[in-house]
Amino acid sequence: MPPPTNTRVANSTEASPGAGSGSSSAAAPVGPSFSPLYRQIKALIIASLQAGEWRAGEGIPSEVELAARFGVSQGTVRKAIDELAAENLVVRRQGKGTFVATHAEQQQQYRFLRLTPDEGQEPGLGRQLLDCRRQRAPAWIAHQLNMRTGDAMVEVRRLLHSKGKPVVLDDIWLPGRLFGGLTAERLSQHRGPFYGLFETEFGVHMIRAQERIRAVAADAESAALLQVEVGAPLLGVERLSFTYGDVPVELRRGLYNTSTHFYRNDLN
Amino acid sequence: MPPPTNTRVANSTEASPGAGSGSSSAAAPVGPSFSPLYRQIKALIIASLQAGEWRAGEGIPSEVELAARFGVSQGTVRKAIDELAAENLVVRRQGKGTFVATHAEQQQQYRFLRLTPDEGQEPGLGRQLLDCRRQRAPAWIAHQLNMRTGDAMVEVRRLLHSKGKPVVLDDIWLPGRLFGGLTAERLSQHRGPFYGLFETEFGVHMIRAQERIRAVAADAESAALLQVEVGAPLLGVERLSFTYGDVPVELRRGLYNTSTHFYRNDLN
DNA sequence: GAGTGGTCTAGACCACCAC
DNA sequence: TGGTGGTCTAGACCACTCA
Repeated sequence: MPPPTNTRVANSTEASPGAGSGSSSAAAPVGPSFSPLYRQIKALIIASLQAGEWRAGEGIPSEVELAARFGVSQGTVRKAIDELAAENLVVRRQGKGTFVATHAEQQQQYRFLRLTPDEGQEPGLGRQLLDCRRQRAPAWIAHQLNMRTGDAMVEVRRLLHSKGKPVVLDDIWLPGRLFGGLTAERLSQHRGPFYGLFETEFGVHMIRAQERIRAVAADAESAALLQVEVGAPLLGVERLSFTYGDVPVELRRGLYNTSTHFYRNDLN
Repeated sequence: MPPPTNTRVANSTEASPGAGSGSSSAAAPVGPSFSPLYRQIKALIIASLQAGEWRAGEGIPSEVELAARFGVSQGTVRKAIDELAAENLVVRRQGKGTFVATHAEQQQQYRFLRLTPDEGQEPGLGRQLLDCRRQRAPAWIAHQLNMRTGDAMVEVRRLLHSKGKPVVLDDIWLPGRLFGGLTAERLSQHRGPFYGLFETEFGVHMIRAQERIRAVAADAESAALLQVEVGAPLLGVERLSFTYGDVPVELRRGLYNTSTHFYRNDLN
């Protein structure tokens, strides 16, 4: 059976990777930057994700449907989606379909927060908004967020409490161009983690993040807010979060009081 | 085509999972603990790995060979190996074969060490062995290493230096039964990371680990060793490492001076 | 019962490597 | 040139979900 006549994916160097059945595609040497069909399909799906073709919580087309759309076999689409699922961009549910990963509805945890109490289960951290203002980005922030110094930026400061005691002091910086109507009221009214709000209100999905962790001594201000002594050791966590396409969209600086909690990490 | 007559994998509940081609396997309801064929294959391969059937650096049988041995299709073996590769138990190399993952020869980094210098590349950390002795395990260590209090245990203390300055102070505890001939001489003579020695000399592979991180203040002893002031903030990293079958085989307590380095973590 | 993802198979061809 | 992993296809059946 010859390959169907349709919109087939073209490789950057006009290569037609090892296709099975048909007698199509004779030679075509492989260029320097070759990527297999399923990766191209994956990139197309990501593009649709990014473009918001399918909204947050609910499903993307079925595998057969996507296979037909892209003119490939279901197996190829499957492998593409496998990778997307492995990267948490998408969630598969047998018998139901494949869904755009969301961190809005699920009241689980704070997406990237790796803090665990020494004893018992975390009953959910309380949030306390301290500040939210629009600023001009200083150089060191602008640089990390792919902005220019002086660009518009939203600055948020908040506390997280566990059993009434402050545990985390967060400073958050966001590009102004992406978070237009973000105000203190908007933030304080919202229930659930910020990342949920970012998805539903601003269409910004946090895909991955990288953190830099140090031990620091509490200064006067943070000591007061976290109710510890000046000079007490705190975990300083600097987090840079990315959306689709490895675009940085959030910078955080957190100070964690690790006297009753610890930062957990699994290494493979 | 009926399935080949051979040593076929049997599921725990006598279930014959969705096989394709043949007209074999009529009903067979699925039991409570069902696992697909490729996972059973994976388990068999892990068993061989654990048994040391194939030694560290070099290859395991080819996919076709394994498929024949287990009486399944190459695709099923492939999927099993895919997972093993994803878990870093095994490394695939196109055109060459699949190899048991090793952390001995590769003089890369320290397997699980997530420490990065603020500037430049790490030129390799210098090691300084401070102590190595056999002890009886106290309760809190025995508990984490699946031992009984008072069991034999090897205790190691060492420093890691960067550019001549101490950065990491590690205390390491190992079950005595697994590390029989481990002595200070053996450790100091060895080149490269401990985990390499553990593999080649004792056949112990570290597969994964979990860390608990806190900010702590330097006490007198660690301050002296790390050349910082008493009370200086340090990163306290407690690491429990596991071999095949989630068996804990090493406990570490590290103190990191994060004034010129940071702990990096990637979140997905 | 229809639809969706999950598993398994068989066979084709490609890219890489070593001899 | 032959072997190994890598990609792609086509088709079968299974398990799960929901109307």
